[in-house]
Amino acid sequence: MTTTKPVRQAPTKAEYDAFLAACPSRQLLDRISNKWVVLILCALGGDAGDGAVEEGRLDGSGRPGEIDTARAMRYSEIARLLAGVSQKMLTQTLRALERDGLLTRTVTPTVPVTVTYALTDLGRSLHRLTRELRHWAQTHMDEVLAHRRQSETPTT
Amino acid sequence: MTTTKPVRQAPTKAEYDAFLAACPSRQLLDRISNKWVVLILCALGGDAGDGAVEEGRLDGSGRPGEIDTARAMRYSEIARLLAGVSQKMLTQTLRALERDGLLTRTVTPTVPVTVTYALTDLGRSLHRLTRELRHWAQTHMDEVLAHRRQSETPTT
DNA sequence: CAGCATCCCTTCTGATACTG
DNA sequence: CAGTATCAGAAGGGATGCTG
Repeated sequence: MTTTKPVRQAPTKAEYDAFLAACPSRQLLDRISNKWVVLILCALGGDAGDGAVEEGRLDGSGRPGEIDTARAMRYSEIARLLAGVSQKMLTQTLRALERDGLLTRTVTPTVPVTVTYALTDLGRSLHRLTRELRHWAQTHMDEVLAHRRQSETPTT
Repeated sequence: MTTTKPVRQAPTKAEYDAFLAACPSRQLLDRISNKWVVLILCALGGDAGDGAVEEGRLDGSGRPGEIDTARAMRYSEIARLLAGVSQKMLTQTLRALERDGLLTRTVTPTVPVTVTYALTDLGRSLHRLTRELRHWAQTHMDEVLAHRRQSETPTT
């Protein structure tokens, strides 16, 4: 396996600041702050299956290899898992993520061509966050719904 | 018909699944997966200042009270910090977050009216993720840029 | 199967002008 | 100061038809 160790030598300074409009990290934040990006990362990260995110896995310091069920998925698999995604958006988002180095696209010249997508190390590092993001949404859904309900009642 | 219904009486109830198009958590994920939402949460969470997110704070288990510099901010403060945001988007996003119970809006009837925004507990819980999201974007910016560059070169 | 191309509608987003 | 209201362009997103 490719054991790519992040070669950080000077993590001290803040080269990028997403608060600044012109900063490239602002654009990157815009790209990863996307419904489909989050779900695709979750899919390739192995958060699929029953759909729910296990509580125990979220502490991050579990058994490595178990939490990272990062498997390659075919295009149609992803499309099936991400209910409601259009072919256009899926392809578009996958290509963007490929360009940014978050996932790899592998074409196997079988009879009907087979295309698989898999997370890179970079993608896996982001997947830890997207998984939690999805988990947060599912966990706090009730609280949000309750607050919305009581907000829409301005009756004195 | 609707046959696949995961009604398994699991101990940890998986009521919501963002992979499903009709699930409310999908909409919630869509809302929080937003550039401005992330930045507003970061702003109110106290990630401002020099702009950089400290490395040491990210483990999450630091000294509480220090990492949560969640302070109330005025409208103009937020607008100034989030460079490039239009007042329309800012107001719109703030109201949405208020409805969802992620932040509070306080109007003080001073001479020129003063409006302050502050995170709720719910908002703070999400802020932990948005902070890491922003941090990820700023930290991995170089890797992404490098990969983009080599992607746009077919390298025969 | 895994796309790409096209049409078309909706939403987002920024800019401008105007109040309490 | 902290909005609201409106306009117009840009981007998001879906539906359909067509390839290798």
